[in-house]
Amino acid sequence: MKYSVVVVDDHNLLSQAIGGLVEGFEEFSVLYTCKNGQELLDKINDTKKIPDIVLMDVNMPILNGIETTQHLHKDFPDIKVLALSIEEDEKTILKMLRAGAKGYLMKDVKKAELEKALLEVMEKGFYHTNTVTKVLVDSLTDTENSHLVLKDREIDFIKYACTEMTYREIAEKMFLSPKTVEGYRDAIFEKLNLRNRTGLVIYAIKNKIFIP
Amino acid sequence: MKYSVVVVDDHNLLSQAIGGLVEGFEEFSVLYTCKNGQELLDKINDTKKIPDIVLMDVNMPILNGIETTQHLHKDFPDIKVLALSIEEDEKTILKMLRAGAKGYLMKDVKKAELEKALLEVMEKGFYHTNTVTKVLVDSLTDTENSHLVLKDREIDFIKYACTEMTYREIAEKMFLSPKTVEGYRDAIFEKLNLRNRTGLVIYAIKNKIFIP
DNA sequence: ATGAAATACAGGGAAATACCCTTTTAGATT
DNA sequence: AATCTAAAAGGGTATTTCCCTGTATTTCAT
Repeated sequence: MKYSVVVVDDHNLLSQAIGGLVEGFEEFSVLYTCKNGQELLDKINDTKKIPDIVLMDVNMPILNGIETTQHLHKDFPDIKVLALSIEEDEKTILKMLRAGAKGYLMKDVKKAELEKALLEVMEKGFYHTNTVTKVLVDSLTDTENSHLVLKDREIDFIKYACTEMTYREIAEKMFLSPKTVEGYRDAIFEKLNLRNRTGLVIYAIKNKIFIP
Repeated sequence: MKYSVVVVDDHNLLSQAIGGLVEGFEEFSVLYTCKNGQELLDKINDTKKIPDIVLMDVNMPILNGIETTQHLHKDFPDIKVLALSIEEDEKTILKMLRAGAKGYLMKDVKKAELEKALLEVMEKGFYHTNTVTKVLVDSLTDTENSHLVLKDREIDFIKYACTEMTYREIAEKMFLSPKTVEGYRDAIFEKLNLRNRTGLVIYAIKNKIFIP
């Protein structure tokens, strides 16, 4: 039995092209394609047709690749996500991986590499190009200039955010203005793809920044 | 060496009377007295005179006994709190115990029982009258009419509250109106003495209602 | 020294939250 | 049938949060 693939991309032309490539692979066949993340989640819930692997664009309208991957990772942990993007900046790559993607390819990927990536994700669980691996390594070492790594002061803030204090009160404790504190919050939300303080608290506890 | 006691009560007459009684006990002496919780916390921080045990009134202005006990329990876990109150309703008793009080006495307590309570709290870690014990047992069994125990539906809500969903979104998931969901929230805040959703998330995780 | 960052702070506005208090609905009790 | 009760829903408001944009000041590398 072939592995089933779903292609999610708002660019019709591209998703069809990719679908075509996938159909040509020995071990894969296209289950269906979607124009954005919401469509994918809906289709999974409606038709119960669950793919083995999703080729996911990152920049899409309505529900983008990062959020979609987060949802999938949570509700369908068995579905592998392989990101396929034009973006190759560090931020996006890390966000996508953090969301649970098993690999990250540039959109100008060659046919052979796409096949190899799909296969390795299914069989080894992940596939990473040198670019991505470098980003991963950098994110650990470049503690200073990496955009996605939390700074000391941000960690301080997060600990306060894990209490019942308002931002005004946190600002007093940190000897900063409330607006600055809100700036920290926004920066962290952006880095970690969070919607609100509740998400931050859960993140902090999961990652042992705050131990309740 | 005698155990040091602090009496916290806004009623001057009463706190002096209690202080007098304590001074008469073999194993205890009064370190100081305070008119409310805030005064106690300030005095501890300013003078660093840390009592072994606090005889705490529940109804006080500025900072009441429940909140004061919560603070103490968190920042000075070694200080024992023995609640001393006229209130004997189930709600108040449970809130006080939940906040970390080691015992709960009515204000018409006899001298001998006060001494016994102080001693047992210091040596066994707790002292509970039959009234309080009954409340505790009821809180486990009377799942229906107990005011301070979380109901199934409230537990459901809490799990949702530990996500990034807004109350509106939670309402959809629970097939309720947003207003009803807010009603659950308010009821829970009241029961658990919480200020906001952040506090609820922390509570839920501490008590394994939600496992991140 | 000079432009490029990171940092601290601010304003404004829409959305969400928290805190009131009242009413409706539906079930159970007597 | 009348009554009581709990759950559900609504109304109003102040505060807080979220998100955006913009501006000095400091720090730092070239």
